[in-house]
Amino acid sequence: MGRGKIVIRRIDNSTSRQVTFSKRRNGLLKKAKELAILCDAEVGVMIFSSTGKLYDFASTSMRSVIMRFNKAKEENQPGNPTSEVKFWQREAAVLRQQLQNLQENHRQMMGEELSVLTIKDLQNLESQLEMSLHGVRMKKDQILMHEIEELTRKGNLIHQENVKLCKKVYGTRGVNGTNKELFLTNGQSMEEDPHEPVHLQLSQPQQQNYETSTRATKLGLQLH
Amino acid sequence: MGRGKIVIRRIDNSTSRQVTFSKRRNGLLKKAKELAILCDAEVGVMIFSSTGKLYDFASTSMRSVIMRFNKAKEENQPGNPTSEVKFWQREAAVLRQQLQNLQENHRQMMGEELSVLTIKDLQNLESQLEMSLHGVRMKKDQILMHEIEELTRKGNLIHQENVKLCKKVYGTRGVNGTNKELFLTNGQSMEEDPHEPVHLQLSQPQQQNYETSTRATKLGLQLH
DNA sequence: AACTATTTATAAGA
DNA sequence: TTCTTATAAATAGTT
Repeated sequence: MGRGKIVIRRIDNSTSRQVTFSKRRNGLLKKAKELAILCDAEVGVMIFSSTGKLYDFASTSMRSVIMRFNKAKEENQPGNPTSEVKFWQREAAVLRQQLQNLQENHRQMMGEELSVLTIKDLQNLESQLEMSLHGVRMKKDQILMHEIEELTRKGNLIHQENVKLCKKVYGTRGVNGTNKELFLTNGQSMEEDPHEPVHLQLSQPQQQNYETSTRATKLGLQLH
Repeated sequence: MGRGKIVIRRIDNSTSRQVTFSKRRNGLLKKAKELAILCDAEVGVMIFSSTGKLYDFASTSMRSVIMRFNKAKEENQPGNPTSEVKFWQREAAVLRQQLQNLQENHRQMMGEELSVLTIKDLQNLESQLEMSLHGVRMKKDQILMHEIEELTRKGNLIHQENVKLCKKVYGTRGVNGTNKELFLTNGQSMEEDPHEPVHLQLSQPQQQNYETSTRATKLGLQLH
């Protein structure tokens, strides 16, 4: 329900994932409230963003909802300390295993630990790397092209400005003077002009996430 | 969103309240699923109908969601042995963070989520992928070369064996008979020889780890 | 359970 | 984040 149809799969772009999260989270909470009121139901909703922030709604109280849930499921109380410890232990174990799997995979994608792979594995890995490389190059070229366009545009603006200024400064003294070449060069002399009117600078695309800049060194993860 | 606008207040008519409950309940659960998938969020929804029936959804498990909720609310009962729980919670948090970092990195190595990267990042990624690709190809070639060597060696062995056998069978009847060409061909006729003495088979190098064969599909990791 | 006229949610773009 | 708007999706009332 928007400008375009979307498929339900993780949104890659982090910004639009965040925006969508914000919108849909509100939508979900609103709907939960409406359902509770319209239909006289007891409703509880808990949402954790990917950054770990909690958003929740309970028509009565979450405590009540959870108690009722536990009762309905005939499970042990989540407040039970023993089971809680066990839960977190299991959680940690699962996460550790996932991390280990992913780490092995990552090493292989980095061209390490290849000895354990079969020819088939290596072929799959090779074509995956080729695809990734292709994608990365596309993206890079795209950004560079965009930057060139920007620069060209700004350069033209500066040039126009320059022409105007030259006309103002020298135009009254006669057009066919000694300054004619100033109108044509758009090069080195530019930076030395103290009257440069347009602020020329690269439009640093996506500088927001600092972490990934240190991608090569950051991932020294350790399993405990 | 229907034939007419409604105000959000308890629906008096019991039948239409029931019908609306059924429709909106499904809607809410669907939306919860979509939010979890689209935005990589952990979502839990619990709904009790006015008749007391439970309907629920959890993107991971309700247990996990409730645990996380309790942790976020930090409203643990005073007097429970929290230190152990806290230890494991911290452990899980650290692991989750590491997994998330590695996952982001992995996605980028798979050519996804490139929008957040700067030109510099992309260049680093590109050269990393090139290096990996080079390493993988080296390894693959190495294995293939080795296999070819093996095959050649075994082929030669077979051929020698064959020559010996031929000599035994036909050698006494005269060397310059009609079977001369058998000594020279080392091709298709080979496999049809029922007396083939050397066991010819590929030396499947490193077949031990099964997991990595399913590398493309295995890594559907989820963060709880 | 279907249908469908409307309302509502929201994707995309500023 | 918030606004706008075109469009997709949900659903209220009806059959």
